[in-house]
Formats: sequence, C-alpha cells, structure tokens
Amino acid sequence: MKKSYELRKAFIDFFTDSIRRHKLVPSSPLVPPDDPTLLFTTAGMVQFKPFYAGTVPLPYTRACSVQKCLRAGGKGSDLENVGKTLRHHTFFEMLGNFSFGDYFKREALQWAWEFSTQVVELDPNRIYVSVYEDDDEAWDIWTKEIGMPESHMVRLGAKDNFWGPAGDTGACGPCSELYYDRGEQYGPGLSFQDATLNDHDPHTRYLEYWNCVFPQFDQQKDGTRLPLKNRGVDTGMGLERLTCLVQETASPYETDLMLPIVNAVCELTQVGPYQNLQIEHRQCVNVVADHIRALVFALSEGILPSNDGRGYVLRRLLRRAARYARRIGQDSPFMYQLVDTVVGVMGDVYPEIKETTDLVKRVIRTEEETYAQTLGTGLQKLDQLLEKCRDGQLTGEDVFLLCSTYGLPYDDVCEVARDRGVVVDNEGYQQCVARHKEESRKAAKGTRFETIYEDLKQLFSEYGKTKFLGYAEEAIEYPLARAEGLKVLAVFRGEERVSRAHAGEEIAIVLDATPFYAEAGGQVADTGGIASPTGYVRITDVQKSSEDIFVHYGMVTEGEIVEGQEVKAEIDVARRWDIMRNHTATHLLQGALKTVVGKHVTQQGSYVGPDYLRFDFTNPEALTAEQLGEVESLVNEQIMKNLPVRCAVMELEEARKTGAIAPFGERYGATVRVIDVPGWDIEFCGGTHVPATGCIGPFVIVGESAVAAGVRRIEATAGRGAVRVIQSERGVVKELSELFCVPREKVVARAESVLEELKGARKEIAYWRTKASAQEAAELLENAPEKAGVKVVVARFDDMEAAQLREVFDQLKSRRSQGGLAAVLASASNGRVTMIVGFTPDVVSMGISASDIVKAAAQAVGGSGGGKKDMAQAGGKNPEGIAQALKIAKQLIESKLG
RNA sequence: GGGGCGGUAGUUCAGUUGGGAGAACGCCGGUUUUGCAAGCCGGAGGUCACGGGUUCGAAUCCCGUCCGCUCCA
Repeated sequence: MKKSYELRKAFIDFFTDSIRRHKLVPSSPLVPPDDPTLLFTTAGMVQFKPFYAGTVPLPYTRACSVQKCLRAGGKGSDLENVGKTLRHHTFFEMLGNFSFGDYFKREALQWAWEFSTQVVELDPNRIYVSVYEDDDEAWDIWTKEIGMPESHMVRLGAKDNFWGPAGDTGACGPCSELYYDRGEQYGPGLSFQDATLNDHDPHTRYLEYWNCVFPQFDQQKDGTRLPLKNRGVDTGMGLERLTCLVQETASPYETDLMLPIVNAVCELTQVGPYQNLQIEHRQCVNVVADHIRALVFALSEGILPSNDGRGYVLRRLLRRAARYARRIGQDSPFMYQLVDTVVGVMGDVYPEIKETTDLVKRVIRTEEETYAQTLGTGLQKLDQLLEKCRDGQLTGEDVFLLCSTYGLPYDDVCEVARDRGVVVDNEGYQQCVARHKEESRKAAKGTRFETIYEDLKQLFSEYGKTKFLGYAEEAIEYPLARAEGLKVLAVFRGEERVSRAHAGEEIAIVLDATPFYAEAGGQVADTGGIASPTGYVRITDVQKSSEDIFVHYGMVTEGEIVEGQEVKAEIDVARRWDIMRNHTATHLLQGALKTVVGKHVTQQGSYVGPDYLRFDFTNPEALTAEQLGEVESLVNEQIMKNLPVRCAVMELEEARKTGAIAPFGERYGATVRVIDVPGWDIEFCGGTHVPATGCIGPFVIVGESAVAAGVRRIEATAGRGAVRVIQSERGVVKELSELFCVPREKVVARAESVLEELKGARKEIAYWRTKASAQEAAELLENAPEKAGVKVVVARFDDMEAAQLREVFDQLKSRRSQGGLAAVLASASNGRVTMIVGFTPDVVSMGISASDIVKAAAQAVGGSGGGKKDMAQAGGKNPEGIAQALKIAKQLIESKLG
C-alpha cells in the first residue's frame, strides 16, 4: 500500500519529468503575503494569482506544488463542515499542476487521467467526471479522446463547476472534477448522476478528489469578468482524499496522515479505541484532529490567537475543538499535548513546524486555559439569567447577550437551558444575530481606498505603479529629498476626482514618481510639500494602494493645483533622517535580541517613526533589567563600529540563500530588497535606512511591556530622540538631587527615607487629630442644648475637609451612648464651605431628614447638597454665610423636635 | 472596522437616583495548642486603569485614551 509521502513524491515526479517539464515550486506560507483580499492560502493557485493576471513577468509557464492550505475563515471556509462530513478539513495539503498561458484543457485532463489510473493505479472503471454545464470542449475530451463512457459523466452548474476567484478578485473559470466510486457499502444502488445532481450522497460514495480548473476570466472588484491575460490550468487534488482512496480507508481521518493524530486524541481523552466509537463521537475526535493540525501550522507562521482577523480564526479553531472535546468528556486543557504528534507526522515534510514546537505548545495551552475561564464566567451569567426568568423562557436578547458578550456558544446555552426545563427563544435570537451582522457589515464598508478604488485601478492600467525615487542609488547614500519635473496624474477631493483644487481644500494627489515614502512595513510615511507653478500643497500622509499607487494626502495652502501640471516635491528631510536612524536601529535591535534572548525571537510587528521605534517579538516572559541593559549596549556597540548598511535587490530564491530573515513570508517570483548589516543582521525590508550605522547616534531603550500572550514589546529611540531622552532624564535626576540636597547617587536612598518619614508623620497627624477632635467633641457635647432628649450640636471649624468633619461627628456619636444627637458642622477653607448634618438613628426615626436640612442650610452659603437621612453633606462658595446657614439648620432641627 | 461587557486590596469580587471605599480568601502580629490544622483578637495592604468634563461633592454620570474579554465583518 502506498504511503502518503510516496503519493506526494509520485505526483511531483510525474509532473516534473522530461515529458511534462513542470517547475516544482515550494509551498507558500498559509498567510498569503501581499494579498489582503485573502485571509489564508486556500488553494495551490493563490501564490500564482499574479501570473494569471499578467502583472509580473513569467519566470516559467508550467508549475506544480504541494501547497499547505487553510480554509477556516472568510470566503471558502470549510470550518462548519468539519465534523459534519468525513471528507472536509480546515487544514489540508493540495497537490496541483499549473499552466500560465501554456497548455490547456486537453493536456490537463489527459494527465489527470494518466496519473489516476497508471501512477496511483485507481480503478478506471470507478472514476467519474463532472464538467461545467456548457463546457462541450471538456465533455468531448473526456468522451471522445479519453474514452470515458457518458454514463460516468455529468454536467453541473456554477455552484459546483465554476471555480474561484480565491479572495474577491482574480483568476476564475469553469472546471472539471474527478470523482471515485468508493463502492456499494457507501451507498448501495446510488448512481453517480443522482448523487451529484441531487446531493443524495450522505456517506460520500462518490468522493470528489481532483478539481481541474481552467481559469480564463479575471474577476473585478465589482463582479464583472474580463478575459484573463494568461489563461491556463489550475488543478488541485487533496492529498488527504487521494490517500484515502489509495489506502481504501473509510475516511481521510483513517489514513496514515491523520490516524496517528486521531489515535492520540482518543488516548488523551480516554474515550477508547477510535474503531469502537459511535459515529458522533468519532466526529468529535475528527474535529480535534483536524483543528490541531491547522493550529500547529498557522501558529508556526507567527500568527497568534486574537480577537480579529487571522488571529480570530485561530481562536475559533481552538475553541471549536475544545467544545467538541467537551462532548466526549474532556473539559481540561489537553490539546497542547497533541503538538508533538502533529510534528511527528508532518515535521519531516514541513520542517518549519519543528522549530516552533515549544512556542506553539505554550500558546495553545494558554489559550485553552483562558477559554475554560471564559466558559466559566459565561455559565455563571447564564445561571443568573435562568434564575431571573420566571415564565420558563429565555429571551432571544438574553441568549444573544451570552454569546456576543460572554462568548458562551449558542449550543451550550440551549443545552444548559434544556436541563433546567427552560425554553430558548430561537427566533428572537436569530433576529438579534441578523441585526448584529447587518450593523457590522455596514460599518466595515468605507475603508481607505474604497471610494476611489476604481480611479486608482484605472490610473494603474494607464500609467503603471508610482515610481518611488527613494530607492535610487544616490538616495541610499543620502535621502533623496527633492524631485522636480513630476507630473500630477490625478487630484481627489474627498471621494471625487477633480481637475483642480484650491487653497484650503483637503486633497489627495497621485504623481507619476515621488520621493515620498508611503507607510509600509511599520515605517511611517514622509511629510513635506508639493509645489506647482500655481500653488503649494502641504503633505501630511502618504499611503499606497495594492497596485503600488502612492496617494499623497494633504491640504492646498497656496493658490491651486491642477491635474497635468509639472511639480516639485520635497520631503521633510530632517524628519526622514530621524526615521531612517530609528529604522536601522530596529534592525540592530532585532540582532541584539537574538543574541541576548535567543534564536526563537521573531518579529511580530514594528513601528518606526521619527521620534521613537517599537518592536514586537515572540518571547514567553518579560526581559530582565540585565537583558535590556545588555541589548542596549550591544546595539550601541554596533553603532560605534560604524558598519556599512548594504541594500541589494534580488530574486527571492537568491535572497533566501543569504539567510535573510523573512518574517512574514514572501510571494514567490517577486524580487525583494535585502538590507544587510554585515555580521549582525540581514533581513527583507522595503524601508529606508542610513548608509552606515554610525549615523544612528545614541540608542536608548525606553520601555518593555507585554502586547499579548507570548509577545513582548520594546520601545526605544535613536539619534536626536535618544539625546532628548538622555537630557530629560539627566534633568530629572539633577532636579531631584537639588531638591533633596544630596549627590545624585544618594537620591534614591534619600527618597526612600523621606517617604518613610512622611508615612510616620501622617500616622502621627491622624492620631493627634483624632485626639483633638475627641476633646472638642466632648466640650461641644457638654455645652450643647438638649431638646426632647436630643442634644443639638452646632459648630464651626475651619480648614477641615468633609472627611474630618465626619470624624468629629463619629466622636460625638461615640460619646453620646444614651439619647439622641443631631449635629451640624461647618468648615471654611480656601473660600469654600463644607458642611455636614448628622443624626443618630432615633432622631431619624422622628421623621427628620439630614438631607433636607443640609439642602436648606446650604442656600445660605451659595451652594447645595444632599445625602442620606442620617448623614448628609453640602458645599458652598460663600463663607460669610456660614453663621446664617448654621442658624437655619439649628432652627429647622429644633422646630422639628419641638 | 463596528457592537457588547469589564478594569476597585496580593487574589476573587460587592459597592442600588452621586453623599463615610467594603467582604471573602491570602498576608503579618498576638492568643490558644506538646506541635500542626482550625478557632479567637488585632493589624497592614487602595493614584477605585489613565486623562478631561459636569457638580458644593464622582469609584458611581458624560467625553476621550489605554488594556482585557467577547461577537460580527
């Protein structure tokens, strides 16, 4: 029986042989570089999209690959199907052969047939085929040239046999799919046509295993389809399914690719042997086995679970797996223990997952633990809501609240409610979900280039991408700050393309070439100005579109600017120097971190601006003060060596050989810039740098913090920013040393002793204050008139706060153990009045409210107040009125007592 | 990108039209005990995330920022 690794090899050998001559291309990362329309690589053709579109020169016209794919978020997600069917996966490997303007349907189909029947020796009589409804060409190739009987054929509509595009735009076209009849035991008497046309194949008797797509259209953002520049072939065969057919297992989960993982799940959860499980329980195991593979691969590429974008997809994968595990009685963290199994099965083919094993385990475990906590608080909240609901129904709003706010899955809510005999308002819940989705969708529209997207696209087709002058040879030695003779290609005011714009208007400008760097790779955009013969524009931001059109945002400050004009552009060169210093310093920092903290340090993001830089990287724990000091020293040493900073543009493959760090992967076929600080750091980078490290000047780390679980952030500054930091810190120390009248090195000890003294003094003050107020309280009480068994104390203290007045009242109360007490106390300080009125409980029970009294009295001091019946306070701005206020309060209390 | 919830003692949290910052556990001291656990008595520990605003007065209301959780895109 053929093993999965033999099948991979057989496929590659078949297509790279001397007849077929395909170029073997390595799998691209799961995160497609430079394709924001796509969350993940969902098919083998993703990395070749520009080849079909014709936006890059073709390095070859035939290729084949074994591509790791993830279909778990966004368009083309199979997440919900995993567990429901036996054939779906979120993570899988796709074997594919591709033609870009080279061969077309005939060769593609013949080779698919040949590989199926002769190389892996599937039974020709059990192969069936579908074609797109009006694709007679493919139909004829199958029936007339290959000899497929019409009884083995079916024509299907766009839903099944029109593929793509991957993402929102790009290559798409009709396809022809190969199916394999797995035999009577998976659907007795079921015909191929009935299975595919009517979806009558619950046990997947006819397993679709190879999709041959013939891309010939280029789908636009608005949905229209233009002819594709390089029409060709794009096939994809799921390795898991092929292996299932060749090894004749009941499902892909029982092949040598998945079974070791499946068995490990069974062992860890102690459910017993997989073969003995009921079908529902098997599917739970499948879900865990599938999702853990997806997680290991995605995490190894540096994505971390988070609450949006790709990270959110990972979080959902993990939680879905955890939820299914709970169904088979596993409610404590365990999945992190499966990482080794996955690496054992896949690590030889994909060595990248071997290098990150520890980090991946740690991330998974933490995520499992936090999910358990989320579920815990969610269940607690559910408990409260169930207590509250009396008529035996949980409203849709409540259920939605639990899901959207506390993250408790809908299924779990229903389950618990059912056990308590409570009905769930499913309809109301669905309404809430629909409303929520609608609101989110509305809000998501209107991203940066949405409104002028079509115009930018047209500019691209007319003029090509904006030429960035900052990469020019002379610019590397010294930033190219100024350029003349540039042409204004377009001017935008808001969403509208205009021919001219006037002083005072906020606009966006596109030029044919520019010295301005557009924000990318963490480096902020340049600022500066654009001068035309008739006006001047102050530029504050520059962004580039996915076609590399630079859009300069700014305001017309003088005259007017007109489309078609020749203009001069000048960036703020001092600011650019600051940015370049910080950027090169960032590279030195990465090198230093790898040296001091360890090789596992990988970049998670960065920010490079004129005044400081930020660098996020993977590390499980905070750096110690010693490590930070060492990193800072190492960076400064590299600066002092004045190393040259070299920049080279080369092919990706060539660049890889240099050992350059490519943190987020690169699209194949592209040329890349490599920034090399010899002997210290080499990485792919599109940013601008100083010519030699000596230009950086001093480098200072200003902070270290956590960004997410397993990710730390260092903030630092170089050059002028660093000088400012040093000067300001020296200033602080100097001031302190002068204040304390001690030399600098004794400042800390002195501050400590002063704090200690202060603490003691405060205690002492509190002690004496209490004692003094006790004394005063005694006297007050002694001299106070008594009416109806209630002592009425009215007194003025100055320079006391409300809290201190209350303290006096407390003293009075504790001295008046028998009989009632009413107190009115006031204080003036800094031209403001504070007043409190307090009663003992028996006074309150006579129907007098402290709050009413204080309100009435406060009017005399030009203020207001309020509080409770037994204690109220007020404030005012008129100290002269205190005597009057006290009088009013006294009279009111006495009249009520009387 | 948008919606919801949250940030109070070392920890888990309470704090009800805005009016004395609290509980439990943990910690320290004392007492009891052969010793330990437990009990009893006492104590320390808080920029109520941060910054503005409203108010006589804000943990509480409003606005903004940061962070965490969560759902959707």
